[in-house]
Amino acid sequence: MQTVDKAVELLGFFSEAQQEFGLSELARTAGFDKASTRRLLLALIKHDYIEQNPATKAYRLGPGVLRLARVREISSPLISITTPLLNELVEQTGESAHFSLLSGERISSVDIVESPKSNRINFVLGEEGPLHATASGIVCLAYGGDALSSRLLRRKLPAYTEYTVTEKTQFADMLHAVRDSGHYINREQYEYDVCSIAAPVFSQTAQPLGAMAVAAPTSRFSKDRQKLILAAVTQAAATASRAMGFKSHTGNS
Amino acid sequence: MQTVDKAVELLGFFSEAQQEFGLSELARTAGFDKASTRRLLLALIKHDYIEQNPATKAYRLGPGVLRLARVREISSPLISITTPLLNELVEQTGESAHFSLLSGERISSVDIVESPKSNRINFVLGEEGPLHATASGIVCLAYGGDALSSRLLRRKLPAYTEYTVTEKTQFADMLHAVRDSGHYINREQYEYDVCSIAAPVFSQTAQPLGAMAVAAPTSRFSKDRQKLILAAVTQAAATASRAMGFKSHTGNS
DNA sequence: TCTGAGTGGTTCATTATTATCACCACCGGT
DNA sequence: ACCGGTGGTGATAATAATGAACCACTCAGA
Repeated sequence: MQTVDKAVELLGFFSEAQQEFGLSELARTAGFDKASTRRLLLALIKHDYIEQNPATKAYRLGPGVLRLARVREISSPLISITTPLLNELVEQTGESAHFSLLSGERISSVDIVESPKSNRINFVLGEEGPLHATASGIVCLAYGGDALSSRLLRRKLPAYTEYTVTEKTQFADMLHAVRDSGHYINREQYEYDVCSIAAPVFSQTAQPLGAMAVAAPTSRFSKDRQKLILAAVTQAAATASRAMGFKSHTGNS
Repeated sequence: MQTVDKAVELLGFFSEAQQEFGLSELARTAGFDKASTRRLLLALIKHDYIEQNPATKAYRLGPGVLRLARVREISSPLISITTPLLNELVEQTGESAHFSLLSGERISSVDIVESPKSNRINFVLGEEGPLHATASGIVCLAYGGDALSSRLLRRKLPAYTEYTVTEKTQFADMLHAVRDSGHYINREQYEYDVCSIAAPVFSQTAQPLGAMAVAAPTSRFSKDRQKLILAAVTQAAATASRAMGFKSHTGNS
């Protein structure tokens, strides 16, 4: 079903940052032929998962996706659980908080609550990030099983800043440390002046669904504040996991 | 792209009423081969639009759909507009209100606010209904263009109650009346003891996106209450259309 | 314990599909 | 007029999907 693969892959390119694509533009970013891309889009349009702006001829996500999300959210609530937890995190820490979903070999933010401070970290909803350079990605990777991490480590890890960990044995040690501590502290490994602390959120099946994280500018990332943020984030993530139906086997009965 | 068609068609079967499908069950309802169905599902699973319950082996919508809906809702808000309007409708009328999306030749509810009364009409989120027997469907059909209505009228229209309009010329007259009045009043044409009033919601491109509707038991559907409900529904739908960026050409400049 | 009917899942030869390239019409600047 | 960029289209070569038959398993009933 490579054809289906390609079609749903197209959906993945749309994000808050880029909500519309021209035909050629989308074909280029996806690496598909223009004619094929159009046929794929037509199939998606037929079911309202994509719609075309009749003025600009650009393609964007269609209203059909709303129905799917509503049904999913009823069958297993996620956003309705994370949003209040994120609000609480922002209140406790004063920093922007977000929940990201592990999706294949990428991670994408689906729920964001921003800090009221004027100097804050801003996230882009729906934007995908690399697993190996974000705090959320690293905690997912640590609990995501050998298959996922070894698949990722097979390729050369790109460095985004001078602090990005790309060396494989160092990376493996890091994942061990995450599994021991249950969290990860990212200090400017993806973007300069952005530090964040993430903790994993597990599903009923004990697989990492995603991660909750709080991000702060380096100037507000003192030892004391790290301690505060860490405590808040790990507690919020644990609460979320519990709400998802995850039963911890290490916790007190 | 019949393959993509089939894959996304599978997504359409999931609703609040049926959130999970076994493999054989889904293949049967879709009319596909079991092997093909599984391959399609695997492609969707790869991108987290479907996930498999590891205990029961049943398939359900995956977390990936949440991301899509969030991005869509940012690029053009819909649910966040309809929900407060529906709340207002319930407050004004005391009856259940819902917003449904026109999707192909079916209509499906994506936003529901239920009446506080114990005897109320209950809707199933994400459930698809026929265009020709529901108030929401009929108003969409009236404004959906000749192509849509003639395609639908080509087939024999199934009757759900003795009041369902299935005769083609009568149906055409009905659509004309809707276009004149801007609404439709359904009296037990889909389900006995359920009456509803719907008004269309238009997009920027003046196409019917869907409809807002209020539904009541026949016992609470007096002439006076119809008048009250009608006024509230048409106003709410007009407000929604305006929020979608629709510019009415019949209204006051 | 045997049987049958139902699961979910897999395989591979047959078959129908899709990819690709070249093309068209159009638009906005040179 | 031209160029480089759109969006969109169609025929054929190359590729992918299909589905009957199959396996392993579970459950219910005799």
